[in-house]
Amino acid sequence: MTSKASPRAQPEDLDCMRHSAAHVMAEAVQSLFPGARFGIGPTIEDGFYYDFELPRTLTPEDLSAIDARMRQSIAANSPFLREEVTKEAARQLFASQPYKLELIDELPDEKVTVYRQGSFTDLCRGPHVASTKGIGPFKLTSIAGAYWRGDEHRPMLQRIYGTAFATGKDLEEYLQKVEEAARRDHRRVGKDLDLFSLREEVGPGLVLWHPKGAIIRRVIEDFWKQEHMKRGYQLVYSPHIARLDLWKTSGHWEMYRESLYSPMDVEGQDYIVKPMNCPFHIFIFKSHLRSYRELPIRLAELGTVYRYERSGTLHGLARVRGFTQDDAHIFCRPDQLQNEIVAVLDLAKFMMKAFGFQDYEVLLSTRPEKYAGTLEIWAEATEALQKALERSSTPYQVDPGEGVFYGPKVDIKLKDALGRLWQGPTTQVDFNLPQRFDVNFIGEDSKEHRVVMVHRTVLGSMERFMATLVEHYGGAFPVWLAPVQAVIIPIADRHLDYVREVAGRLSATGLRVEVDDRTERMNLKIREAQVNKVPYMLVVGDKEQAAGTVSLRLRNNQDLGQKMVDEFLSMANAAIVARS
RNA sequence: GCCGGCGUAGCUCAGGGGUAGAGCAGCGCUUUCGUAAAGCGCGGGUCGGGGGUUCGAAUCCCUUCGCCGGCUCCA
Repeated sequence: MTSKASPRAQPEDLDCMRHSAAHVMAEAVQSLFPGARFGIGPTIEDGFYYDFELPRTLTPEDLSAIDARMRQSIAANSPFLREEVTKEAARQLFASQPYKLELIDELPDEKVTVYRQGSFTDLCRGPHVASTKGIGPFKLTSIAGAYWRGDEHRPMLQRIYGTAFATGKDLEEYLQKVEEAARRDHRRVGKDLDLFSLREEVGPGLVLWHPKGAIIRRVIEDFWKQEHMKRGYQLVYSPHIARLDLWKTSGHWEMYRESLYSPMDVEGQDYIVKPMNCPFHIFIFKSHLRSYRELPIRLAELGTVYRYERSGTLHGLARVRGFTQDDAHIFCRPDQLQNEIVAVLDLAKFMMKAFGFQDYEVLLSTRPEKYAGTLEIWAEATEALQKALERSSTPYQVDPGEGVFYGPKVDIKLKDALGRLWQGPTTQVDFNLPQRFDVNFIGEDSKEHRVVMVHRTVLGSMERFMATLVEHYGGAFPVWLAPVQAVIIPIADRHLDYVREVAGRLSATGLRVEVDDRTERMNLKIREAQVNKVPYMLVVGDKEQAAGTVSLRLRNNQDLGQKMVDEFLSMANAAIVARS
């Protein structure tokens, strides 16, 4: 597997080295905190961590002490020694380490391996680097609480995160990538570009969309609606509150009560704010008898829902308590399911491409332990999803047991410009609601048949999708989405009349244009347009006014020189049509 | 929700038991300018809220709300 000729570190070598770094970190913690108890210390995508139970909580200063102690160990160049021992011997070795004892009990073989380096011994499968000098440049990055074995009912340990690389250059590159991600953070960009805000006075997880953010959202929504109409969806609207009984029928009151807001009393009846749109679409479907000839019926809505999310889970626009789903429900016959899924996948891919996402991962989640419906119906639907994925030649992975209780699903995760994954389109087959609400159609045999229902979103929610887009583009939206597409910058006040005339011509075609008519210097105006990531800057002075042109500057610093107004317009329109 | 950190002007942040500062933004005046920040001046904060300790609290303690990093959760 490992090629001897290759000078480059293999990924598995990196992993092994990071794992060794975790051990060295544990050794440092042990020497600084003699009473420490040890959890686990695995490698993760960008580094490693180790969980500890310590007599006191760690401070950032501890991190530098641990770091210093680690450097000593590495300089000492102690070998990593592997030893195979019986479980019984291991139990004695780790007699004062309850977490290790728990791990030992769960290991299948009678023999277990331990690794020693310096003064530290750990239960570990390995492998490790030969000696501590094999550990490359590292950095301890953060301290956090983490439940033992990820179980919130078990003790919370202190976790130290770190990362290590083969070379200092790799480490530096990684740290720069982290910085770049921070620069693109949608919470920061959203503030800088005046797109949205969240305020304590309003409430956590409740979003205020500012005019510029609202423009982007409107462009997305208009595009979304057009595309859905083209593809045979019908747009509907539904109320924001409904009788509690509705949610008892749907099962949400029972299954997801934790996520629902408390009922309010309206003339003696309990109502709740909606956590989902599906029951409403079901009633639209059920508003009259449906013939098999009418199916499939596809009802779509940008539906705003409210769900209680635990306070620690909220995150900018990516995790909120009130959000607008780009929701749709497809009611179809079982024999139509596969085609419908193919169409949904096609729409999802179309949307992803439109918004500049080239790469994505597709996951098929199958039947979990607790499920509604019968085994046969699950098998049938899972097969329909599978066949649809194959027919649309979509490479996918199976995520066994990760389906929702009411049906299997296909999730698409988007890869953004920095290679990070975001939850994207999702398609779920539902066996539960058609039964609970008795959703039927009249078949060719003039008998009632149960409908097959598909829930799907292609963007997720407007809020989360906005967060994804902001970080993907780093705020430099393509022209069709940019809240301000062009800023016209007069060099002196005497150019204002001409500038306004140009602005009028441009906005008449629908271009979003602003005139920067402040009594400021052109340099400042250019700088601000640049900072605001406006795609086109049109500088206008004596020359332009005389020639009836504008001087075009792009946000990538390119100066394209003078253009006739029409010439600029067709350029801008071409970019908009191409959604670039 | 849990562990830890942090809340000082619109924003970014300094200060820290004796009564609050900077830069940017804002406002006013001057400047009318050729591709990333003109100059001068002015205004602005119950130091997140509540309670306590103290002669005195932005500063120390408690509590509460919010944010951040994780964990857990995410129909």
